[in-house]
Amino acid sequence: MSFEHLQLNKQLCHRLYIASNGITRLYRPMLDKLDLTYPQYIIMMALWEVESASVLELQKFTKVDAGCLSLILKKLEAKKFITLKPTKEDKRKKIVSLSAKGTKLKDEAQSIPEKMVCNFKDLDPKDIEDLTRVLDKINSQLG
Amino acid sequence: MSFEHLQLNKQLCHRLYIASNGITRLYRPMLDKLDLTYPQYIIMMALWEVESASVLELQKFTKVDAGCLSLILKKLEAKKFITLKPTKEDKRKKIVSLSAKGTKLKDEAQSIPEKMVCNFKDLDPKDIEDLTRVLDKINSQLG
DNA sequence: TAATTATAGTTTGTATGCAAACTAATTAGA
DNA sequence: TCTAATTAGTTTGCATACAAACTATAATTA
Repeated sequence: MSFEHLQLNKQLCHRLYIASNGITRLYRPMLDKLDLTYPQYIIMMALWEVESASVLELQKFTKVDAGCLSLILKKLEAKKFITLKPTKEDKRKKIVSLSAKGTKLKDEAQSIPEKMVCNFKDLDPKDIEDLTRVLDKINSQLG
Repeated sequence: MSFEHLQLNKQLCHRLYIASNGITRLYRPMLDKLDLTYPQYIIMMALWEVESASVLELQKFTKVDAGCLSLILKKLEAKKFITLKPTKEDKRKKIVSLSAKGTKLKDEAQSIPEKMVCNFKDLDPKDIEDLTRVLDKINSQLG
């Protein structure tokens, strides 16, 4: 039939949408203990890796939308996990840095990836590899 | 190093999150013409397939969150794409049905899947197959 | 150097996403 | 059959997601 492409079970995008939302939901109980949401966790992971960065650098690294990032940074700052300081060279630019509290949070977060893996025991290494490869292809198209 | 699992480039979930959001963003210009958002489009696709269903059936089929579905249905009803009727057997249950306008919208939507595919020309059939397989595995764990 | 353009971030408005509380109707159970 | 437990769906509150408009500063250029 001519409409078969509109069938929901043919929709890769729907599968992605369900998987992404579902996994974010799985993170919630673990992240609640750290007082982080999943997008906030992404930003913190980025900072745990680079220590400090401008808002724009952070946006490019995490690929989180700029407007959204603004609000997330404001909340992370309110929770004292990060600091935001304008630079002297360029007053438009702001440097996001980890606070001591934010740095410490990394210890508590360390066990999260391992716990997440436990939720997907039936994924074998090839699955992970395939998924990573194809998602990287897709995301490079989206960039 | 002991924190390597927290590196962003190791995070499958982050890749999923970026891909899902990015693809939803790609849909927007096409769906704008139909006066639909992506989640609304999911519901419409489900209805184009089954014609009518209860809210609960729709929720199970699309896996869209129940509370969210309520609001989406309200909006689709306001746009006259669907109707909502309580059943007589069980007054709690409501039947969601396509209106004539909603049925007609399917014609305009027909070209969307094809257009979306054009955005990912470097994905070969094996990529699609792999991605589908692994996402189905993941989603069956999340169910 | 005054006017233009570009850049870094923020704000705003609409639409989810989701947990939790809630309403109304149905079914189970003592 | 009266009450307790379920079930179908809605509402609420908070946190994104995202386009678009906006602010402030810097870089270009006529």
